[in-house]
Amino acid sequence: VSTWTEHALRALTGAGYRRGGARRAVVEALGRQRCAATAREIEAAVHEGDRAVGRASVYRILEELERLRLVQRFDVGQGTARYERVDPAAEHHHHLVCDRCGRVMPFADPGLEDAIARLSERVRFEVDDHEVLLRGSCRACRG
Amino acid sequence: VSTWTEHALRALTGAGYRRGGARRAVVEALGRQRCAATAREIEAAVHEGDRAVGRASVYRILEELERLRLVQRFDVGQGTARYERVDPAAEHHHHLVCDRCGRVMPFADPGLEDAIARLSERVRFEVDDHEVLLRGSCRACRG
DNA sequence: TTGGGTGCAAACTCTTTGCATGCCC
DNA sequence: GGGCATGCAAAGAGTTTGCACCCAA
Repeated sequence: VSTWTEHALRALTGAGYRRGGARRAVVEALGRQRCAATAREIEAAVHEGDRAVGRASVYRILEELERLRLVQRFDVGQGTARYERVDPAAEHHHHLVCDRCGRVMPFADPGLEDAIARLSERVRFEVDDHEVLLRGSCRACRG
Repeated sequence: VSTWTEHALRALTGAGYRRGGARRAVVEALGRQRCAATAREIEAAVHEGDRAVGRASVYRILEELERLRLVQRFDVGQGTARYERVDPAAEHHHHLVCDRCGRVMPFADPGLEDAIARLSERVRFEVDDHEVLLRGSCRACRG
């Protein structure tokens, strides 16, 4: 059980949500994910446990979690959204996407974050969040 | 008629594609777009001219253009892909997305590009391309 | 007891594919 | 004339919505 799982369950309770079994199961599945997962992958992960959760509930719960900023949703361009927990303690990161095999990998870079922070100050726009995607070929695919 | 339009039509010919009316119409519509547009918006833009182009053709043509790197496809998270011409002469840019009204605006930042270039060298991954998305609220929505 | 939580199925949207026809070369 | 190009319609995939039932508080 990761810290995020507890954190998220607490935040949900704090936000006035009741604790249904489906919600708990989805939160726990997200807590176990290594990197950005699709809704279907999360659904499958939930089903690996004893509990079965309807697909619609998975989407609804992910939407709530996103609104509470417990989860970040983003798209790597294959037409399928991906979801990833926002761990308040852990390092903020972005993603590398292999255009050949579709694999998604995380990376972190302080220099990049600095550049974005400076940029966010200058722009005539209130920046709440950002995403960076690097596309290319992973080691395995490059051979 | 923008330079990109001519460039793209030339590149298509060079790549061995025949010049159909639909393809030309889509390329010209893209040449007139200010910023990233959805397939539907591009279809609508084409239909504003005299020529009507089937929806499937719009998608097929956009796919070809993307493969030839004449167009970049990306997603700002509303589940709908957006397409934008890749102008070899013009400045490389990224996007600001207003989470309230959905507006997409371009920006360019050399500092950010530098950080990404340095990062791309360091990472164990062959980086061909990158995308940066800043999310937040635009001036109009912030009121 | 009451209203949010959940599952199922249907609806919706965006995108892709199959196939017959048309047109460029 | 041959084969890519195109349009139409249908199929697919992902996601959302409607609605009835259930359960936590």
